[in-house]
Amino acid sequence: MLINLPIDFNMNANLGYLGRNKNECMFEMDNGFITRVIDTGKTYRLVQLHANKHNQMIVQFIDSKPTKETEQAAVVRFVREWFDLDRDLFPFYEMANVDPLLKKPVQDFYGLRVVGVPDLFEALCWGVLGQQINLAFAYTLKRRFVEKFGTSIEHNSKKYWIFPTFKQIAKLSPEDLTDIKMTLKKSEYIIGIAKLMDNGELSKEKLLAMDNLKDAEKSLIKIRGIGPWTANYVLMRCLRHTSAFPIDDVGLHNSIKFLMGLDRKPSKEELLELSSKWSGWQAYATFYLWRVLY
DNA sequence: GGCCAGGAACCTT
DNA sequence: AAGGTTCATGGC
Repeated sequence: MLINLPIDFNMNANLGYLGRNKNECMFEMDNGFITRVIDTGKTYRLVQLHANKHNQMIVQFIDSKPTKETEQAAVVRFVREWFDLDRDLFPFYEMANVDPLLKKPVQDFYGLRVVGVPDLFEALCWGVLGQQINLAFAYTLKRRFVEKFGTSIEHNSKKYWIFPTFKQIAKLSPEDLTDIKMTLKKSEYIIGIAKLMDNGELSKEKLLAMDNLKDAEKSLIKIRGIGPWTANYVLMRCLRHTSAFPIDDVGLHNSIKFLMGLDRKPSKEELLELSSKWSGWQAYATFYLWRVLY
């Protein structure tokens, strides 16, 4: 399958983001090829993708199973969503090119998209896992969680993991998670979220139906374990609100500190002032600023 | 070895 | 509503 990429899409910029941590367990990267499992709705299929020289993404099933058209369509949909291919970034670049803080990052990483986490449960778990610990440890926790509770597809004696489903996790008790060294609180949060999704109170469809960002944010923050940071992180990476803004993010603070040569992190007032021109594109601004450090 | 990490809940004022 | 404390492990 071929997907025509936007003219301002740069595969290497996106690969750079995806390859930033060697401990990533949800996909494999090798020489520009990404291999991962994609949920087609009814089946899990092992897929490999890479970009060719004609600005196209080539998507191939590599598990040698018969493929239905519905699966092809689902995979293409996933890839489009994963890399935010249907977004017109012209207004963002127009704004960022004259923004003192964003100017250099958008030059250095031009063509980068907000790489998504299309699965809501995965996005929420990744958000909760990442709270108040360093990113390297967060990746370790995610790997342990996935390898203990997820399933996998084997290919060439390698395992390609499928993120644990909320249905599986909803059945667990917090103690089941403590031996992977995640805190009891986080275990409670993740199981609580899984239960809300399992009983249908929380779903991607419901959140997407709230066209107002603030409504979706409020409904997420009501959930135990989800605060302003996690809510906006998920709105940014899963629900794809370009104006979601995890303003409390330490990585964002450190990036700004670095770019401005400060000897301290920016204050809340400074953050609001610096981001005042980013309206509508806070998520993209944040993502590019993260790339400066990670 | 000590500081701090892609925060949030929970407890005091 | 604000402000301080606790969670808790591990990277650097």
